Amino acid sequence: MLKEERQQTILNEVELHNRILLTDIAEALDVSIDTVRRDVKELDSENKLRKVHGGAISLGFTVNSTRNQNVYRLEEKNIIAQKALSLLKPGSVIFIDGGTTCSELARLMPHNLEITCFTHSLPVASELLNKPNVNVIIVGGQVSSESQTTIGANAIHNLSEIRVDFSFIGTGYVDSFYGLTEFDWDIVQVKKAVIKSSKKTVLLSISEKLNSQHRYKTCDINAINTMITELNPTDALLNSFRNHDIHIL
Amino acid sequence: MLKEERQQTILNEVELHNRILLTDIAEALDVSIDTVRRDVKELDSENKLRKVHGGAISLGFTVNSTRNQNVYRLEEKNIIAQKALSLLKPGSVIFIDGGTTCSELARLMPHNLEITCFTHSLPVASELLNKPNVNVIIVGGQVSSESQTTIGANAIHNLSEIRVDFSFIGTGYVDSFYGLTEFDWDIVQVKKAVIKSSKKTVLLSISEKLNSQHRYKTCDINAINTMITELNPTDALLNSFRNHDIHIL
DNA sequence: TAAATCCATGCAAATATAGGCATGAAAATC
DNA sequence: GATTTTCATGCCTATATTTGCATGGATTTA
Repeated sequence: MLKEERQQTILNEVELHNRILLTDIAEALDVSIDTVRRDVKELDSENKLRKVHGGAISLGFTVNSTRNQNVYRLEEKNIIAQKALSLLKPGSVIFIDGGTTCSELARLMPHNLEITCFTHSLPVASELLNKPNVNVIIVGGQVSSESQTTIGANAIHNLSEIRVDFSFIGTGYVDSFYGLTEFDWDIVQVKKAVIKSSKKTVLLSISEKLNSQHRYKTCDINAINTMITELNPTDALLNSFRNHDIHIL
Repeated sequence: MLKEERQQTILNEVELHNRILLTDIAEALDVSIDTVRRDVKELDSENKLRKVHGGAISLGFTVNSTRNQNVYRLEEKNIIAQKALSLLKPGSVIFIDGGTTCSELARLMPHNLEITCFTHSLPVASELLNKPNVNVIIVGGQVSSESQTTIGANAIHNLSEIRVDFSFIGTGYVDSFYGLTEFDWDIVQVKKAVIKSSKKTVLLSISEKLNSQHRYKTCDINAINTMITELNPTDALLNSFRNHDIHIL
């Protein structure tokens, strides 16, 4: 039996059954396991099937799992979250916004830090529930499926009744001239309420968002007390923010 | 059976049912629990599912939480949730309690049913966020890490300002004489508030909980309008509940 | 807090793999 | 046509992987 012929048979079997065992093929074609292994290895490198331990499976067989949970720019967001943590003291009362950067902050929150934390983000609340010493309070309201945060009149009203030491907020876009801007009107309203309820507002933003703007404005850049990016505070990218009265971390 | 094949099967099961038990998979695939555990662990590290104590859950349907989720008596809870769905009509305004049975109800909610749903449970809210036609409103308040629901004075006050057509509640214990009882005092207070805010109250409970009681009382059995278990309504176990004015489903 | 359940770890047996080497057949070269 | 080269193949061995089981520790549930 020719090599080509054999490999074609293997491919057919894989297509037919979605999977094969090397031992089965070896027996069926009356060749050694080693030969089949070499064939399959070759077919794998030609991307005609996928070799696995003990056999091979059809390429089309693997069903893609629902969602790729990869967080965009996780490294940068991790650095930002680390920096933000340095602002926290035991007993602080803080607010944490939605978004992946803020979720990262929640995820990295130390287990032994006793603080009270308001949030309107479900993912943030979930992360914080793992921290025994964090008192988590969710701001009630209508839940936006897109952002997984509560929004709307009720959420804004609830926010109006609190006052926290620090709020850690994210933003869609930030520019030293245009300030913080968003794509979504409802989100802007909530962020405004958050800033109004905070003694100090800390902006967490990856450098990628610097010098960009969009339709709806959350606040002027002056409304921010501290700005945290993954960059070194002396980085040239931050020059335009230095005129303002902002602490850059 | 190939390892890859097995893992693919596990993934398919998780996608299909959103939750699986390690023991079920082990039995179905005729391999040891250890093997399934190793597979699930591997799939978890590949971010294809999330491993939880005793089983695994789909990624898409959970908030970003490492907290374990209970998969105990899932079959029964599934049946109960199915029955509960039959009570819903388009336009209904309902409340869904915390607990795995209620989460199951949220998970099974049809995508095309337009309803407004209040909840104080984070997992329930997360499940409902996947349903484009469900308007989700979270009752704000302090979050109990144990139950993953909001509790306390603020939550109770927020509940006092709403009135829903149906509330679907779970309970720790239920007995035809002692009524609904709980282990936890705070939970009882919230459930009381929920019942007060509902035109009709529907109890979801697996039969295992029937004829059991605990320290704190939520309400008399008469306060319940409809009771749903996984049993056939004519089952003898339900006899003691028949004297009361309860619709047994 | 106690009982039940689940999990991580190490171990051993079975199986799979990679790479070296020998053999024989086909192909290329002289 | 004889010799050399190339290649496919099978066999062997050391190594790696997979899997079930036992154990002690961790977690969950009541």
